[in-house]
Amino acid sequence: MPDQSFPAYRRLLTSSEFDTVFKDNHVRVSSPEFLVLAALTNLPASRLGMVIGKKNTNQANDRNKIKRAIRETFRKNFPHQPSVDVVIVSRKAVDPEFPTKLNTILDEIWSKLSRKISTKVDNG
RNA sequence: CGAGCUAACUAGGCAAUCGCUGCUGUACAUUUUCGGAUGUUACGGGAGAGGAAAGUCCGGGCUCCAUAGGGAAAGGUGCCAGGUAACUCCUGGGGGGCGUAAGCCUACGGAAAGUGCAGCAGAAAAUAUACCGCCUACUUCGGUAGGUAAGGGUGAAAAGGUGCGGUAAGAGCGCACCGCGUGGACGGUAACGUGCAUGGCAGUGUAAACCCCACCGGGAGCAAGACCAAAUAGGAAUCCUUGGGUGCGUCCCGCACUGGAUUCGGGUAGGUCGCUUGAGGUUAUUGGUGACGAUAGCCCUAGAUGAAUGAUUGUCCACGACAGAACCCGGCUUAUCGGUUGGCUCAAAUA
Repeated sequence: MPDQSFPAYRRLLTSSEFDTVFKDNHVRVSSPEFLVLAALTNLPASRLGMVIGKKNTNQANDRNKIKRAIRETFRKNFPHQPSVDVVIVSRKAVDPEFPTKLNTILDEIWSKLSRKISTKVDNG
């Protein structure tokens, strides 16, 4: 069983940290619901940052639902190593009304991302 | 029991596991001016969204800026009295409207200061005027002249309304009641009400159109603002050095370049505070019709900042709506699946 806790050192905290991921990302995964950018780091654990725009999700309540789903699936399933900084951006097709569907989408995205990262690491 | 009005309350429950953010206890580590402080640490304990947290529409606290005093403008408010920190809010009362009623709605100052606007219809929308009609006189029997504003027609609205008298037909021409104006009386703090006298009667509506009157009225907002502070630019002071330092060079000479240290100041990234004890809740007594106030006791109930308050599973039921704090309060408005309780009205039934 992996460590499922999610303290502050596993999150992106400042806007400069977000900017580096947007600038120097090595791996991308995209779907109609989300866009994921990842940058390799030398930290002890992978870190997550979320961008849930008001443009696509109008109500604060719905934004909270999306964030919670992302956070839960990330902390439960995403590996610490190889460590990466991840930024996930929500898109228009995201629908917080069906939480189980949202969770399966996110699980697929995370497994796809970790596969891509491991091939990237193997190739150097 | 049915239909309805109204005032409140509530906002899925329980269990297990995995998480998040403050607070707190112990241990540990670091640091120390030995008071303590700090923490990517460990293990405990306890707390963790709303009735609207929303819209940001009003009002206030708080903060900074501006400001001698006064006036004006923009803007706002608009029956009266009270409540309040304050209000466009609330309470009580008055007028008007709706409803059988409980009750609900009401932007409810001024159109006898001025300006603007009012489509169509209609003869005419206010300086007046007369299409049909009614009446009188004349008549060549087609009408003509005059009187009239009752009736018809148009319109949201036609110079008070209804009835009786009156008249050639009519008309406040006269009278009664209602409405309106004026005067004084009584009741009420007042808005206003009641009744009396008097005038035959001013004149359409619109002031969430301009306007007039009365009252209120500086601006920006917690990304307010205060503090700490790597970096970096250009500075200030003090001390040291002008026989110095740095570079080239093995060294000298020589050539090129130009200070150094400390402190202050500055303020970016970042951090800390502001940040939750408050016009606070709650209980009792008490003043008040009430909003609300007074006194005493008790309680402390989110404080995040890339932004927590959740996820999964099981189970029960009425199968869970609208929706997420962001400096804090008081309101208003809007959204909302349901459930519970109190009071009242109408109808029916029983007695």
